Formats: sequence, structure tokens, C-alpha cells
Amino acid sequence: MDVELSARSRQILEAIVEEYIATAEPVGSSAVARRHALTLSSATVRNVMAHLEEMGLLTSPHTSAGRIPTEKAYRFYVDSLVGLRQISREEKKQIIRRCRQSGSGLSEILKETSRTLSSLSNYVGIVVAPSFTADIFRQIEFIRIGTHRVLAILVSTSGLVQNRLIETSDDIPENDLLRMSNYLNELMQGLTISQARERILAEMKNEKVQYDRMMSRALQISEQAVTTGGEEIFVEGQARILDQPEFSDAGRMRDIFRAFEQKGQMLQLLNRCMNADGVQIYIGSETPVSQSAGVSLITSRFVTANNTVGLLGVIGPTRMGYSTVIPMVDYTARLVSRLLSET
Amino acid sequence: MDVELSARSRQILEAIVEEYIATAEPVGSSAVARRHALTLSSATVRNVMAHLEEMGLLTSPHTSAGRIPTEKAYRFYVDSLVGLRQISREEKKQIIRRCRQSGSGLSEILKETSRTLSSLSNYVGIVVAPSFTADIFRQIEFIRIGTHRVLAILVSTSGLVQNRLIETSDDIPENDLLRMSNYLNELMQGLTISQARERILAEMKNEKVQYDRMMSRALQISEQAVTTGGEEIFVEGQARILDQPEFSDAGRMRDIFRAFEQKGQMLQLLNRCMNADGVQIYIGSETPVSQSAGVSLITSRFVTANNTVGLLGVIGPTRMGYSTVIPMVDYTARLVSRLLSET
DNA sequence: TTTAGCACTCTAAGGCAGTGAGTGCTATTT
DNA sequence: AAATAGCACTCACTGCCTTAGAGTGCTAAA
Repeated sequence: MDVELSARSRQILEAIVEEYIATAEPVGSSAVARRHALTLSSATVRNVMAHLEEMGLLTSPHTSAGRIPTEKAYRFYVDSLVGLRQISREEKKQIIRRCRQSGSGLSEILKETSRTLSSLSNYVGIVVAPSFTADIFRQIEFIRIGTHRVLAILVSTSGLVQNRLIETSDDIPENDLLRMSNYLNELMQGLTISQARERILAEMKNEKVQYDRMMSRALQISEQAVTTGGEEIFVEGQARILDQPEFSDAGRMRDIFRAFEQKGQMLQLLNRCMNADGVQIYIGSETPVSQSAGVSLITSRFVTANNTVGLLGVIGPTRMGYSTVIPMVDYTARLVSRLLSET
Repeated sequence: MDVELSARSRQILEAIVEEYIATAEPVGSSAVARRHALTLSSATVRNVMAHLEEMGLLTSPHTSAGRIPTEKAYRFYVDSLVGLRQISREEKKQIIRRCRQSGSGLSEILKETSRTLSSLSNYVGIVVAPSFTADIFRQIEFIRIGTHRVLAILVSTSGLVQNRLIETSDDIPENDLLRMSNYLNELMQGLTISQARERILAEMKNEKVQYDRMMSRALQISEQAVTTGGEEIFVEGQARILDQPEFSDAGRMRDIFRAFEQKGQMLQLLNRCMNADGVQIYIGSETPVSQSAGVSLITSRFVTANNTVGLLGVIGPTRMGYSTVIPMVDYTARLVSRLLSET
């Protein structure tokens, strides 16, 4: 996969990629010669371009058009990006301001982060909230709603709340509910939510408990409450992909929007991006989300006070302004980590 | 606005509208003559069509194309729809199945309802959840999160939960939190959420309370908790509008997607639809959502056990299958009302 | 009042030449 | 040996023309 290229070829490739990113149109040799400070004639550039095409870094849509970078070229471009443009002070300020102002609930912060990523990059912002199940259990509470329903409220130490309406076969008096929650709060003290779930399942098999009607009922109900209701994902700025000329035909666009609507599936795919540290870049067919559609994905993890991890990033066309988006995602991930660690 | 038309003219208009709904293409006189069982020559139909055009019910994109119904025609068509197609048993079953199966939380039910509306109609489904503030207060609960944060959890009698992380100037011990919630639970007993809010504001001015540090603090915190965090709105199946040929150009589509992204604004607009009972139909420029874009909106209210009302419906192109969508929305609203009233 | 007939209009589609951007190759220059 | 100038060639794009066909409006006849 490593490509050997002379310094000049590399410069020219870089110029082509950047030009194409800027214009979205096939780049001709003369355009490169003109734009590129290094004075070279278009003929020379042509020779180099022919070479680059042989190597699979460029293609031409037809004979008499300019060249278009292939995925491989973007990959090469990104990997050899020496001068990652520093994120501008202006942008930094905006990110800080918008992420800070958005209230103190985790969901609000993350949603606003996603919005901010989208509006600064002009692509689609995504944020996957840290998994609730890795959070540490804080408290469970039961509230009687009508005669056959109990609302179970589950709170984690980081202030996340999950609630679930549970149907019960018969009416449970408030007193019992209180005792049940006391019992469970004791039982799950200090565990993560997923550990708590295991503890419940284990406890259910405990003989002593099986004969205590109240306890076994408590376990049954809490088991439902603890079963995760799916994680949250914030996709913001979808409409911006309509601004990209490459998605102007309806077919490709529909693919993308369909993918965005299936948030559950998207979550699964995005979980793959959570393994590595630092900024991850997926170009074109490498992208787990909607392979067919010529999109790229730039993500980075962030961490919370509990060391649970979330994911944030940007989805855009393959022809994306990598040099500005990459540092932006990087910076935002660091900032959010910092924000969420302040307790 | 009332239009006087002979029976025959009306039949022909109806045929044109239906044909255009089916094909999305300008309808010619011969097509009507052929399709329409009543044997008439195309020439006759032409005369009638000319008349209808004069009356502003039809337009032609150019001389030698067929005719297209105007908004006025759709309005007329919908108003004089005698035979509202009954909703098919198959569809009924599906609606029931999907709305039932979706778990017992209100949000899940409503989201699935929106999905169902979308997939059965092939347009965009929308559901506006009943206003939380009209719900009746059930319980408030405080949980200490870290040293300077309190999580306030507010529950209504219908099992809706609203939680809010509140920053406090100093650390409040658990004991005090418990006393605070007892005091507040007493105070807001039996009120709606919005009444509860007023009660809190009133109580704050009470001199006796102002000198009780704990009480006044309780009021301050609960005031924040009770302030509504915006209502929920579920918009599902957005991608389906891409299937509509009239939205194939990027500009119009962007308008619509932008509108969908601004859920807050949409909510405001949709609130206007809540006043009347029964199925409401907004055609083209009558539609509160995104006027410019040639869309229609069909909505109906639904009610919950507490007599709070929500809204559900379908957004589609002006050229929408009214005769199937209208009874579908109607039926779904009734069904959801029934489901939510079973306590 | 309806309809047949006919001239007319206008779009969509196809064919054709001209233009220009861009290429690849070769001969020449440095 | 590398860079470049020159040149023939390719091919999409544009504008122009023609043709076919769908649909209309009008008039005269049934």
C-alpha cells in the first residue's frame, strides 16, 4: 500500500487533490501548472499525471477531461498531510462557546456539539453518547402509575437517567415499592449498569431469594429497567449534504438519508470506530456507514469523568476538506473530554 | 370560494386530479376520456377543461401539454370527496400491530406510530407528543450527583419523566434533598405541571418561605426543573420524499429538509393545527410547515387519559393520495387515543 | 349539445457541426 | 536525461435544426 513517489509527484498530487476539493471538477494539467507556485509547464505536469494514473491515484472520467483523485489518492493525501492546518482561533472560540452554553445535561451538550461540528465543517455532524451501560449505577426508584404500572427510574453517577414503564400483573402498594428499591439500591451499589444487570440475573437464581415474593418481584422489574434501551446518537445538519454537488442526483442521496434514518444500524457500525485512540479517518469504501455512497468519515473518541467513551465526528463527501476538518474534530474531542471531566 | 360546477364537470375534475396523483404528469383530454367510464369524446372533455382552467382549477405548463390541478382543485377535490375509501382491513391490522407492540413508554409508542404512518402512506409521518405541561404532577425527586449538582426528576401521572441537572452554589446533603422533595410533593399535589410552576412562583414571594433557607432553595431548584424543556416531535421517513418526482431538484428538497431539522419551529407551527377536532387538511400554501415547497399536511388530534392532546399526521407533496391518507390518519388518531386511554 | 376534423403550438428527442479543454506523443531544447 | 514546446487527436458540451408526437382550440357538422 505504501507508495513511492518523488517529492515533485507528491506535490503535484497534493495540488490536484486540493484543487478538486475546492472545485469539485476534474483538474486539468494547465490548472495545476498555473496554480502551483513551482513553475512547471503543463506538459511536464501531464507526464507526471500519466504516471500517477498508472499507479491508480488518478482517473479521468473521459479522455478529454481532467483527472479526479481516487480513494487511494485521498488516503495518500491524508496520510502525508504534513501541515495539518492549525484550527483557527476564531473556530476554537466558537466551539468552546457553543459547547459550554448548552446547559448542563449530557444530552444537550452532545447535541449542541454535533450541531457545532456540522455548522463549522459544513458537513454532517455526529456524536455517539457514551454507553450508559458502562456508567456506574447510582440509584433506582419506583413510582406507581395507575394500578398495573410501575415507572422505574434508573440513574447513573454521571447524571444520566433511564426510565421505563413496566406492566405488573397485580397492584403493588407504595410501601412495597419503597422496600424493593432499598433492596436493589443496596444490591447494585458501586457496580456499572451492565454489571448490575448480571448481578440481578445471578441473584434471581439464588434460592433464598426465589422464595421471597417481594425480592423476586423486585428483581424481575429491575431486570427490565436495567436492560438497555439503546444508546443515543445525534446526527445533525443532514440537509447540508444537499449542498454537495456530487450528491445532486436523487439516488445517491436517498441512500445516504436512508442510512441516517437507521440510527440503530449506524450505531453498530460506528462502534467499530471506537477502538483506536486519536482521530480516525475512513475514506470512501472504508467508511462503515453507507459504503456505496462516496462518503468519508472522520471521528475521534472522547471520554467522560467515569472513563466511559463516546464518539464524535463528521460525515462528508469523499471530496472533503480534510485539512480543516481533521484538526477540528481532534480539537472538539479534546474539548468535550475536558468539559465532561469537570465534576 | 364555493365553486358551482355541473355534475359532469365535477366528475371530470375528479378524474384529472386522480390521474395526476397517480402519474405525476400533466393529464390530457384523451387520457381522461379513455379512463373515465362515462363515454365522452376528448373534444367534449377539452371544452370542459378549458372551462375549469378559466375558473382557476387547472393550469397547463405549456400549450401542448396536458393540465395540472391547482391547489384550488385539490381543495375542491378533498372537500367534495364523497367516497372516502374505507381503510383496508390489512392496513388496520398493521397499524394496530405496530402501535401495540412498541413497548409501553409513551415516547416509544408515538415514535412507532410516526414510523407506521410513514411506511403505510409512503410519505413523511409526524407525531407531536402531548404537552408535558398539561399533564398532572405526580412526584418530584432529587438525586445528588457530585458535590455541586443535583439531578431533579419530575414525573407526571401518565408516566412521563423529565429530568434536569441543576448546578447548585454549595453542597446540599441528601437529607435536605429528601425534605425538599417532600415539601414540594405536598405543594404541587394534584396540579398540572404548568399550574405547579405558577404555584412555585407564587410561593417564592411568600414572606414566610423567603426566610426558610431550605424551602426557598427547594423552590429555586424546582422552578428550573419544572420549566419545560420543549415538547417532543417525531418526524419519521424523511427519506421518502426523495421518491417523489416533484422534489427531484435539489433546491426544493433542501428547503424541506431544512424545515424538518428545525423541530422547534415546526412545533410552533404545528400547534396551530391543534385547535380543531377531526382530520385537518392543509393544502400547498395553506400548510404551516415550509410554505414555499408544494407540500400538503394532513393531521388529526389524539387525546390521552389525562385529556391532554397531541397531534399526528402525514406530510407529503400536494399531489398526495388524499383518499387513502385521510382515512388512515383518522383511524390512527382514534386508535392512539384509545391505546393511551387504557389505564 | 356533442363530436369530428383540422390547423396550430410547443416540447422532447435526435442529428450535426463547431468549440474548447484536455490529452498523449514526438521532436526539440536545456 | 529531464523539461518543454508543438501538434494532432479525442470527446463532452453547446447551439441549431429537424422531426415526431401529444395536446390544444376552433369551426362546422351531427
